[in-house]
Amino acid sequence: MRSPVHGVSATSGSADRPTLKTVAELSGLAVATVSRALSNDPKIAESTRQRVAKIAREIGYVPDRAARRLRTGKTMVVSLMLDPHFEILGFGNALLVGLTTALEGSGYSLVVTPHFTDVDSLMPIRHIVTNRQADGVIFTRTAPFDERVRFLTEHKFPFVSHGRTEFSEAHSWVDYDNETFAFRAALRLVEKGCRNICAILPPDTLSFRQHLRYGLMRAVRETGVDYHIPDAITLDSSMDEINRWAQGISGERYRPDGFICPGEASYLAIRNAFRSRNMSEGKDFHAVAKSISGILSQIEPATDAIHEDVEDAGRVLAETLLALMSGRSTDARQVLQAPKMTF
Amino acid sequence: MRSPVHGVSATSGSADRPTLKTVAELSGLAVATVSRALSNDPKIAESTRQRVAKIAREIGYVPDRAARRLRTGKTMVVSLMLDPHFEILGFGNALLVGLTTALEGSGYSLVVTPHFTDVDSLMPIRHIVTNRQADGVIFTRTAPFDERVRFLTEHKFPFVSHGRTEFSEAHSWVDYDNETFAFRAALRLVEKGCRNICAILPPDTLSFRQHLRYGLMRAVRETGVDYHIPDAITLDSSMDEINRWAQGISGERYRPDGFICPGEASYLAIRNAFRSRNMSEGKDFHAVAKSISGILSQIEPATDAIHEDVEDAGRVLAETLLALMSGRSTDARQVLQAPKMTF
DNA sequence: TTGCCAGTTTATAACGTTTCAAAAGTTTGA
DNA sequence: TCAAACTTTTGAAACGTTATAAACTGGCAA
Repeated sequence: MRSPVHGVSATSGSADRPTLKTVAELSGLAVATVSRALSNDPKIAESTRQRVAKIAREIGYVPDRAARRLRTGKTMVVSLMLDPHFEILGFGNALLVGLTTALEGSGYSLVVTPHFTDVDSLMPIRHIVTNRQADGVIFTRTAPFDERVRFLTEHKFPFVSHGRTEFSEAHSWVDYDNETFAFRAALRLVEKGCRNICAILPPDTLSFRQHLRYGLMRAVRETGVDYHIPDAITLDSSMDEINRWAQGISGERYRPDGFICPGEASYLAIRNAFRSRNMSEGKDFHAVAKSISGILSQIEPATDAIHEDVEDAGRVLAETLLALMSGRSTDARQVLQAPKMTF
Repeated sequence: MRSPVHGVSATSGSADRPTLKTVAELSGLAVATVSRALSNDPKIAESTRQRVAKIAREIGYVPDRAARRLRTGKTMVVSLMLDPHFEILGFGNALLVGLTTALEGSGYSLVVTPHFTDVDSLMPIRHIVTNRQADGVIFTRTAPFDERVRFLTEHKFPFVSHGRTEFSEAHSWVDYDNETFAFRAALRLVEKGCRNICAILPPDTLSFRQHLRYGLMRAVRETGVDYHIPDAITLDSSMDEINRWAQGISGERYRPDGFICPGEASYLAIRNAFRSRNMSEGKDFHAVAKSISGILSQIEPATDAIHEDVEDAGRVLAETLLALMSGRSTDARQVLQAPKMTF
C-alpha cells in the first residue's frame, strides 16, 4: 500500500491526506489560487478552475473542516436539542431521520444534545451561541414565551423551533395543527355518541397545550358536549401513571366516555386501564388518538387515529434552517402541518 | 517589556469571545505559558497554574474547538451510524439517550449519520476515517463478517459495534444475549404447552440471526419440540407484511402455536393477525416477545416479555469507546447484556 | 518607447491552538 | 565568587484555510 516517491510526495507525504498545498504542488499554482479556483471565484481563469477541479477530484481532496471553521467562523454544524422526556415511541427518531435526510449533501453535520427542557433549557443554547458550537439550532417542546426563542432572536442566531410561541416578533417554526386535531377528534367522538369528552393535555408550560385546548373548546361550543381536562396527569406522565388514573375514574358515575389522546402511549394506557376493568372500546368508551409511529394501525380493535408526520416535520425544520443560515431569506418561515385523518 | 497597555484594550474587544491571548494579556504571561498552565503542565509553577485558571474561569474562557482540532488532529467527535430501517419504536432513541448521557462532560459531541446498512455500509465509514471527521465510531446491525469492522480494524480506528462478529481478531462490542433470549423464550413456550415454535428472525446478513437461531435450536434439542423459521418475513418486514403472513398461516393445519418475537412490532403484528381471525393469545397460540420500549406492559392481555435495555447498551458503548479513544486500554472490551425475564 | 488597464495569479497575514527549542531566572555546589 | 543545574517562562512555527492587497502578465493607446 505504499506509493512510489515521486517529486511531489517528498513534500506532502504519500499517506497524508491531500491539502490545498498538495493540489497546489500538483498543479504548479499557488495555494491561494487553488483555494479560489475551488470556490469558483470568477477572477480565476475558467481554464484554471477546471484544471484545478480535476486534480482535486482525482486525488480526492476534501477541505479540512477544522481549518475552514477556524478561518471563517462557520462551524457547518446544526445542533438538535432533544428532550428525552417525551421522545418515547418514535418521535425523536422520526425527527432525526427527517432532519438528516434534509441535511444530506448540504455539508452540515447534525449533533444531538439531549436536554431536559424543564431543567434549564437555556443553558445548552447559551453554550452553543457564546462558544460558536453550531451555525443553527433546532429544538422541540416550545413554550408560549420560550426563553430559548427570546435568547436566540436577541442574539440573531439562526434557529427553527418545533412549536409556536406567542411572541409578537415573528420567528421561524414548524408546528402540527393541534387545534384542528383536537377539534376534529372531539367532533368525531360526539358523532359516536359521546357526552363527556376528556382530553389528555401536555403540561401547561408547553405551547401546544393551548392549541389542543382551543380545538377542544371550539368543538364544545359548537356541539354543547361536556368536557373534562384532568390535572392529575399530562401527556408526559408515564404509561403506568395514566393507566392508574384511568382505572381510578373508570368507576365514577359521570366519567368521560370519550378520550382525546394526543399521543400513542396515553391512548394505550387508557384503553388498557378500561379493559382491565372489563370495559371495552366502542361500547363503554370511545377514543381518538394521535398516531405517530404507525403502531396503532396494528392494534385491534382499531381506534380512530389522526396522523402526525414527524419525519416530514424534521425535513421542513432542516430546510427552513438551511435557508436561514444561508442568509438568503431573512424573514421567518412558518409551517403548520395539517392533521391526516384516517376516518 | 513591550508596553501591553493599548495592547489589551485594542486586541481584546469587549464583545469578542476570550481566547488564550486574552488570558495572556490579563495575566501578563505569554500565550504559550497560559496554554500550558491550563493543560496543567507540571513544568509550569503551581502558583501560575492557579492564577491562570482563576482568570480563565472568571472571563469564561472556553478553548476553541476548531483551533484545537486543527492543531492536534483530534476532532472530539463521536459518530453514530444509525440505520433508520429498524430504529422504529424507540430503539434508536434509547440508544441515543444512553450514548449522550455517557458522553456528557467528556467533551465529545455526538454526530448522527443515518445510513441504510444494506446499501453500502462502508461508504460513510470510509469518509469519516479518511477525512478525519471523528475520533471514534459506533454502529449497529453488525454482520458476522462485517466490512466496517474489517475496515476500521485495518485502519486502527477506534470503534465499538453493537453486535458481535465472527472475526478471529478481537474487537470491542456490546451485544444483547440473543441466544439466551431465544432459548428461554422457547422453553417458556414449551412450558405453556406449545408443540411447534416459530421464531421471527432478522435477515441472515445480521449476526444476531444466528444467535437467536442457536438459542432456539438448543431448546429444540433439549425438549424435542417442533420448530419453524419463516423465510417469507424477517424482523425487518413491516408490520403489515408480518400481519399478512400471520393471517396466511393462521388457517394451516399444522401451524405454529408458539411465537418468539425478538421485537415489539413483530409481536403486535402477529397477535393482531390472529385476533382478526378470532384466535386469541393464551388459547390458540402463545408468544414471548422482546420488550424494548415498555409498551408491551401496557397491552392486555399481557404477554410474556424479556427485556432488552437499549439505553444501557448505549451507555456501555460510549464508555467503551471513550476508553478506546483515550488510548489507555488498547485491548478489546466485550460486553454481553443479560436478558431480563419478566416471568 | 512608456504607461496604463484588464485579466490573472500570488505573497502574506490572519484564525486560536499546541509544541519545540531556547531563553530567562533561581538555586546549588565547590 | 562563578558556573553548572535546575525551574519557569517564552518566541516562533505549524496545523489548513481564506481574505486582502499587491504583483505579475500581455495588449494597446499615446
